[in-house]
Amino acid sequence: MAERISDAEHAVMEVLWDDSPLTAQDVAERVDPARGWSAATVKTLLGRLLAKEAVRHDVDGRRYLYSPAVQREEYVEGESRRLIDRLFGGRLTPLVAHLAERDALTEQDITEIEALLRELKQ
Amino acid sequence: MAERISDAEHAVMEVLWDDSPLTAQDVAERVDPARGWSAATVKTLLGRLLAKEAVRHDVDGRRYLYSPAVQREEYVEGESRRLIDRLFGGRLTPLVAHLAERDALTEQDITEIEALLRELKQ
DNA sequence: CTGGCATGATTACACCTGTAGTCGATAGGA
DNA sequence: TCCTATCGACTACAGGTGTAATCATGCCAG
Repeated sequence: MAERISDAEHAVMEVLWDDSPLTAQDVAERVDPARGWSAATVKTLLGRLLAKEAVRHDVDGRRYLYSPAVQREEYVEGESRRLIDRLFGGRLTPLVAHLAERDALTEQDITEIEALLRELKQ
Repeated sequence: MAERISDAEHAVMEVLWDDSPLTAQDVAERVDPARGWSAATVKTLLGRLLAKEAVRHDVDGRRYLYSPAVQREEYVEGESRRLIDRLFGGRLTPLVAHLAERDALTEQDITEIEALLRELKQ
């Protein structure tokens, strides 16, 4: 469980998180075209994700219908935690401070986050 | 320039960001003991970081004194951006929301971030 | 002066990753 | 019934990564 999902594999997961179950061909058609992948590449990635138990497949005749076996939430949580632990000593505040300094926060971002935090305090 | 710094290499960079210049041996002694690395491993990583031009070395007799060639700020910026782009469509708010939902924010975090945002608005 | 030790360079090697081609089976059309 | 298009499985292969041993060289102690 929970073997690390690589970057290329992640692109496949995004397709399945968006809609599933899908055949390998469906996935190949929907995956980010910027990748420029052949259908064979997508099949390989699906195979690896199966081996990692990050997706499952239901048999439909002689093909598979793939679905995510890990939730996006779960993946996002892991990746976020990893980054924040590695770079910010596990604290979110320095990340926000960092982005703020780099002008990476718009006025709207700030307002949204403030509203969010206000809700949290109740 | 700016070839990707791997995870193991990052552990070495942290040592140099904390204090530099250092000899290879110094680095080996200070690197996170949890890694359990032999001195040889640290030397390999320093060599690779040199090749990537992420560190530079000044010659000191027959040894090197290593220093970072990329700033921590720069690295942190790149990694943060990468994550936020990949997982949150480039926006910070969903990240904060996400962590909030997962109870990953303490009362103190919230207070600190609020104070930070208040300052930003001025 | 000489031998051993420290140091960077070179080499090693298995596993992961990105990218894709080939193979064997099979379902569906002619 | 038989051929072919399709599908997953298997194979391929170069480059990156984690982890480390070995090699060559030059400095210092004896």
